[in-house]
Amino acid sequence: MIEPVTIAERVRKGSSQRREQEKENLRRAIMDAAGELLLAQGYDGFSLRQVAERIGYSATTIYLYFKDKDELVFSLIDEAWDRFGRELEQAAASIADPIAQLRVIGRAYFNFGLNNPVYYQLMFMQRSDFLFCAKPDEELPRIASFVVLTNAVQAGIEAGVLKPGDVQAYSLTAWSLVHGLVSLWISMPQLITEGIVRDNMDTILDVAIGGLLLQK
Amino acid sequence: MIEPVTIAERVRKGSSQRREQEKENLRRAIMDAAGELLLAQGYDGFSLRQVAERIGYSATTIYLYFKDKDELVFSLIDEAWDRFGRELEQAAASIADPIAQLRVIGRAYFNFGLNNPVYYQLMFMQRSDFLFCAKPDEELPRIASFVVLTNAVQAGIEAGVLKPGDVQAYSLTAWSLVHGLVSLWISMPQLITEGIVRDNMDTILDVAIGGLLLQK
DNA sequence: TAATCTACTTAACAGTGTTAATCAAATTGG
DNA sequence: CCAATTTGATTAACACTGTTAAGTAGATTA
Repeated sequence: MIEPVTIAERVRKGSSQRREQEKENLRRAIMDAAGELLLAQGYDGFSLRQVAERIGYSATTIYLYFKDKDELVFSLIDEAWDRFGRELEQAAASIADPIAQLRVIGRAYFNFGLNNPVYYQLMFMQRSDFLFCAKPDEELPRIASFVVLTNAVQAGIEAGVLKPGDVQAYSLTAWSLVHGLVSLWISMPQLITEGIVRDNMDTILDVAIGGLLLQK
Repeated sequence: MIEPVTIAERVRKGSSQRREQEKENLRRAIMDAAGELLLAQGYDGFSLRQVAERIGYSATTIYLYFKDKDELVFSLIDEAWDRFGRELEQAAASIADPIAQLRVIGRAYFNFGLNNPVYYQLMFMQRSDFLFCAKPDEELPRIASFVVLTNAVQAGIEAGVLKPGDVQAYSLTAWSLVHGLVSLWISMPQLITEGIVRDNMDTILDVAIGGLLLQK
């Protein structure tokens, strides 16, 4: 690598880095403001003009940092997917027994939904089209988070504690069980209160795991 | 009741009825156009101006027949709830055995979702706030459709084929199971295809009913 | 110092839901 | 039969939205 030699070159490089950094900062500020607004107003009452006003810039400035509104929202959802994936992996790593693992994964899933209703709604109910947008870099696709689940089911079958069968189908069944309750709470919190969700969480997991358990 | 005697009175009454009828017709035409547009464009790409254009009226005319956009959409959802309720009742009435009844109700639920994805989405995922709007007349609340489910569960417990327990909790569990799969399909049809839903329908019902079944 | 480039702004377009003012035609009362 | 009024619809307008194009200070470069 060639080092800058003259002072002028060094200054130029420093200034370029500084500008790069400031650009990154503003991008971050836009996302933070957008995130706050999203949580406060919800996805519908969420406008670029409001985001801009919140950080003291004109609305069109956002277009210098994001292609359009979708790209901004998608960046936020992407971060939520990262958190989601980490929490699921963390839960799975906390215990070895397949059945216990399915339980903690399920609980982690419930907790993510309960703690991030707005993002859950975007990820799984409203903007799941985002799942199928290619990521800019060659990272794993978002949906890879579910490998945690299929792995646990697979391990359970191999250990002989789950009925042999289609791993994908079993995982889908388990997924739809937990998703059903979480999404019902998000859609109609007045009818399905958070308390009801918490009370029924374990029942759902019982039914899910019990339904898949090897019948003696 | 006093009959109109003079010709003038009779004409007046007839004309009044005619105008009433025409008003009803236009209201119906608005709803039909709105329904078609809803199915074609989805809830997001659905505007009053487009509805108006489709029936050859100015956009503001709609406000003479509906308080606002929500009331128009709600009227459509209301009709969907009617169809939903009828289909569930019809299914439940087709068979007496509680377990078999739970099965046919579940299947009817799946079929409604598969046949009416746009309305299902509005009813259970996007505009479920509508559930809690008072109906104009003193009819039963929309949610009454679920009595069909709780009745079947109740009957199952009384017949001794389901584990005794909280009827509401059991019904909720069953509901979230079927809702989970249907709503996943609606949110991400590319990942959860209709075929997958049809293939897993019975598995889900097995797990749901099996999980609630009296353990011997 | 002059030219260029960068970050940002204002102006504008096409669209939305919605309200107020208007207008013609039908209905009514004398 | 004519005047007053009500009815059903319209156009104009407001305040929003996402988005694009043109313009503008200020830093950077040659």
